[in-house]
Amino acid sequence: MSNIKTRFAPSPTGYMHIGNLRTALYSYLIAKSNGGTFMLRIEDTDQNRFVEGAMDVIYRTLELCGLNYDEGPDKDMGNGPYIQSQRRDIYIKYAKKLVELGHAYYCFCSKERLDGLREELEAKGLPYEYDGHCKNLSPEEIQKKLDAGEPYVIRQIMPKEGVSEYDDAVYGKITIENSTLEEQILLKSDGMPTYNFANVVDDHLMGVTHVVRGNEYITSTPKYNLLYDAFGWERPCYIHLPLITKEGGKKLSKREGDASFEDFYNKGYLKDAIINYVALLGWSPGGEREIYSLKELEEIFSIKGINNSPAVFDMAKFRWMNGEYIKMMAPEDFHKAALPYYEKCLTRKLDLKRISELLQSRVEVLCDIPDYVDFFENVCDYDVSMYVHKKMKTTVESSLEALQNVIPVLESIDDWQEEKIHSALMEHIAQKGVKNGIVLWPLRTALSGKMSTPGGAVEIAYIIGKEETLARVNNAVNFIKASL
RNA sequence: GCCUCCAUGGUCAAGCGGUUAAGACAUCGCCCUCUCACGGCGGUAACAAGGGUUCGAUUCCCUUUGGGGGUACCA
Repeated sequence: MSNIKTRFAPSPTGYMHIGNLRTALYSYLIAKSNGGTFMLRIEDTDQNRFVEGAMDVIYRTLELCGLNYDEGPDKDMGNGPYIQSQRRDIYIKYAKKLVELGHAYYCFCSKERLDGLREELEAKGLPYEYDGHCKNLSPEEIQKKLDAGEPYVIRQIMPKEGVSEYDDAVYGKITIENSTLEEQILLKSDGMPTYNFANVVDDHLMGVTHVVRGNEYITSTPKYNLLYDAFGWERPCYIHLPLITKEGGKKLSKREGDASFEDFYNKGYLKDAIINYVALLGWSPGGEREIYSLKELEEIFSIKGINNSPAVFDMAKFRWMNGEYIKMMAPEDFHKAALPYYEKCLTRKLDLKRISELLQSRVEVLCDIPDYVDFFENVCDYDVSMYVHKKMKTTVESSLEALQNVIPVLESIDDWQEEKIHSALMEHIAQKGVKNGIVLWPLRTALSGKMSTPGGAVEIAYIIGKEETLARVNNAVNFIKASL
């Protein structure tokens, strides 16, 4: 048993961003592949951002994906509470300790003064930086303000010279100039900590050894290290993950429906496919295989395989992978999954099981199903030119003839089964001495009105039934005649 | 602006001083075939640029260019 411990520490935003899911996944996999512990902690220190039901989204998504944590809000292993808003006193205690240690100070500057300062600097074209107004208050002054109940924050003291370095497991050595480190706020005036403080205190107190997070924290990590050092705590191993964008380097956005796990899931992407695709976005096992179950990933994942350059979320490949997972489903499972989509567009009595069989190898995303099967319900308007098929050697005229000739053949079939329809049609084709396509292409077109369909003429005829088949062929004959 | 990270085909990527520079998606062509899809076979397509280091750079270093991130009482 290794003593590696990772954590997923989302702030409850109300949805699971795909980038966050990947962070959770990698954290989980790093722990599991090393026989370590995976923990969930909720970072809800920004009270203005409270979102109803947001925690449930986190719990639900992790559970659905199989990213089971060994420790968390509902699994207290002695390091709780695991929800930061319930840890206020802890942060206050450590913030004050940091002041005593000489690494932080009270700041009584009002929001107004800070805003003024910001404007002033901006007007001069200078970047904002806290001016250290409260840094040199005497102990007496501080006590007086404290006694008077003045609101305050606690800021971290930063070195002004030199550089800070640390090793990142994926980026290697990171060097930051200390002069760029701001004297950031550790404890807000409402008594809540900022992320910058809470994550350090909690990670240490909770025994987190490997910090896995997005690379937006890469430049602020030295500030966290200074905190670890000030307390005399051991610094964790850092694993910063490159960002995921969409084509053109744009951000995945919730608004456009391409950013959240649940959007994809609701559209008919399978959770295993999502996990698999996301795992490979920024990480590579090295070989040629690309389809991996979560269990397999738990075995083979390694930090070494994490890429350090940003990755584009490729919708086309994602769809392909989802299609692979759909093809791997047991037929009955696929059928069950497809049923709700049939209900949206099919009211006729049809052999849905057969439709599922025809569909499974064609569908990439479940939500595309209606587009594939809607013609079973009705034939939409289509153009006569569809009867012209170069490879099948059909023309509008040949199609009209073929359809007219095939009507009696279809009428003569009493037992409306696929094999029967097939043999009757083939026999007819043989008799005529024409190529299959001469008859079958127009028939398929007449029955579907589509360029492509799941199944060919025979399958479609079987599924919609004899009566409907004849009705559609007759309609088609009239339609073609009218167009000539 | 300042700081910082990144850079192999359209996309994901392997590579870690000497390779015909893998593989996958997409794309194109062929085969299979009652359409499409699946499946099979094949094609097009990449080391951002310029300097070094070296017998030899995609690989190491520097510069440029391009892109990302940070610069909040958000995380």
